[in-house]
Amino acid sequence: MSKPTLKTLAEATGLAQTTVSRALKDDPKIAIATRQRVASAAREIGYVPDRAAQRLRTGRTNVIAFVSSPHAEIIGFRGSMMAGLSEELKGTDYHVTMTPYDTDANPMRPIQNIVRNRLADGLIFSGTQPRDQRVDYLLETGFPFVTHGRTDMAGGHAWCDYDNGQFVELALERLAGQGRRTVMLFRPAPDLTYARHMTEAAVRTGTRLGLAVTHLRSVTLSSRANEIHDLVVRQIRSGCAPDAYLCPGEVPALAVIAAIGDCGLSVTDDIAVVAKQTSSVFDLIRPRIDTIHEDLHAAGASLGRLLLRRIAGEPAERLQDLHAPQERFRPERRKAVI
Amino acid sequence: MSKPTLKTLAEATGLAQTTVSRALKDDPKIAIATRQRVASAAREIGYVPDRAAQRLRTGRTNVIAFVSSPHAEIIGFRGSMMAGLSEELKGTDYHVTMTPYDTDANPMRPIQNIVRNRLADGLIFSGTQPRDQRVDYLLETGFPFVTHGRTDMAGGHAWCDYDNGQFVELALERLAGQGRRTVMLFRPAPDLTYARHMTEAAVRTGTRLGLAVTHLRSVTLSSRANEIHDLVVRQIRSGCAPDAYLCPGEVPALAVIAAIGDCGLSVTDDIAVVAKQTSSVFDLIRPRIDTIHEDLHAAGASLGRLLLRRIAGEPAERLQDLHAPQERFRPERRKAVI
DNA sequence: CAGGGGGTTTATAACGTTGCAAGCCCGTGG
DNA sequence: CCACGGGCTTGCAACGTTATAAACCCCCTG
Repeated sequence: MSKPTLKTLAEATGLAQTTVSRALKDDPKIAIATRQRVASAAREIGYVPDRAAQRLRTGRTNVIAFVSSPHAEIIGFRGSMMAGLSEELKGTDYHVTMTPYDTDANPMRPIQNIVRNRLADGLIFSGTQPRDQRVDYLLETGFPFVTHGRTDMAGGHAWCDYDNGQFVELALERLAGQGRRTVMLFRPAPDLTYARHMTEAAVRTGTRLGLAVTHLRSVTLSSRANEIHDLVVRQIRSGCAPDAYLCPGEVPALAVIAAIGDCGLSVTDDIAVVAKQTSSVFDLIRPRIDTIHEDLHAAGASLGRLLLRRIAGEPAERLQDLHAPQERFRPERRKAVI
Repeated sequence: MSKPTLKTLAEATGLAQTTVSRALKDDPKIAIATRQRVASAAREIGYVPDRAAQRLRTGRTNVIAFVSSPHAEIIGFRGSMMAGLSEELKGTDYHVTMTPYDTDANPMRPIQNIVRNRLADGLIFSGTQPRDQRVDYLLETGFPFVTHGRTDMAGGHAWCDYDNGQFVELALERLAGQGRRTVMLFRPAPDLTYARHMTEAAVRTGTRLGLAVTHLRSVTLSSRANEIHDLVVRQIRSGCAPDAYLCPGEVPALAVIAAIGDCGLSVTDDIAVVAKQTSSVFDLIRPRIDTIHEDLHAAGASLGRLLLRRIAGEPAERLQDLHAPQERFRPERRKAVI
């Protein structure tokens, strides 16, 4: 007994292959009685269409590719986005593949590979830069995609982003309200678009509130945790530490908290820490710190929704989501997995 | 200009399609001069074989499916394994797809789907149970797979596992050496195979060393972090807390550390905590605790290696890896990503 | 010079699906 | 009675690849 195909089903029902195929697609040209007959025969016989054949014939893959760095992360970033994405896609017959890329090599490689081999119907990636060659390439080839993060050509493509400018503004307002005067902001790697958003907001809001906001070129959110830790220790020891650290990343925040404690100071009394929170990890960290939430689960869902609409042909101009920071953490609806 | 195919290449070189196809595969039946001619023509013209067509014709997909729960994780488990896996597969022309599954639904579903639709050439999954229906099904259908974790039929299929028994033994030896007398062990959900490994080792080693090792049915490693936290607080408040907690999971360990601190006790002086460490997060947690490492990156690589050999036809009996616990943490060779 | 036999190349036929154009049947209107 | 059209069904071809078997060519041997 080999796998049932359209042919099997055609023989079983006494219809032509073409009729069976169209009946299964609920084509209104096929009589309703026939459609039902075919459907029940298919169920009984256990027919499932062959994806490879459909793909060869139609050129559609029913696959969404999520391209991301293969780095091991201490705290799940991709995980939450994938969860939101796959939840959003449930019910459609798209499924996600995660394509890790080699950071040593050209970040274009996996994308070119996907486009040229038609490995997917649409593409999602993050870590966008103002002038992003991946975006250029995809626009040129007309391949559907959504970025997580904006670019200089954000008017022309679909994206979903977190309002990192507002995040910084909100955080600085809180710190100013607590009477802090000097704040050090850890910025993302300078080539990323949102480094700019954060810097602009920091300058603007700092001026408005009379806060001295500093940052470093040499140490960023992409730096190793121990570099961040050691930097903070040095600053405290040399007496030039700020009143507060603003950490838009969980791992850097943990490093800063550890460093402050290691110097014998208190996070609540001496130096404040405000973090961007993307998981519930800070519920388990003592001392508790102030956080502003970014909902990556929602971002994943949003990316999926936008991409489906883009694939369906909607113009990219309308497919743009800016997510606002949330004051309180909205936990996952399910149990944590260890 | 449409996409180049074998036909294009055949016309360009003046050879037959078949010849071109076989030349590209380095078939020794084709003259070396011809092979080289075809290869350079292919490079020049930018030919890439159509995956869908190859797949339809041969039935092979060049895809490895990694099936896992779509839960958002606080600390990356899948991430590290995926990193190891994809690093291992680099150079081969296999690529990984991560298939999330719906925990509400039957865990068999995604696997049946993959097998029946031939969505991959091989399968990896974890969370194995002693009598695992996924294993039964895959053995029955003859589909290549490797499990992360063992089953009762571990002699008959390929697997990679961490020696959780030895982990417990090692941890208890350390605690006994520090003079601890009572230990509470958090066990995994009871349906998982390694719950048994841990329990057996706990009983055996506890007896040998004269330690009282307890555990609970109601609270496991899969419990929510706050349940674990609250349990520990209750135990301490009611005066029935053990000398030490053994936490084979990072999130539970963080919960326990937080709970001990919240009760005003010290992790180093009053109650010891030994954790299983799978990331570098404990470098950033104060107070520092004692850990034993599980290298998930290596596990991912191992799973990939085993699966490739299984797909190549090697008998499953020889494809079994048991990883020993490591005393010291081996950090990733790359920068951390936030 | 016929008969083999390597070493190469080729024609043909699938794999399972769907788009296209055409077909059949029956009822209605001229 | 014929033409037309609507409702439904069908045959054919193609997507790009590879397995199979057959063909070709040239040289060597008897």
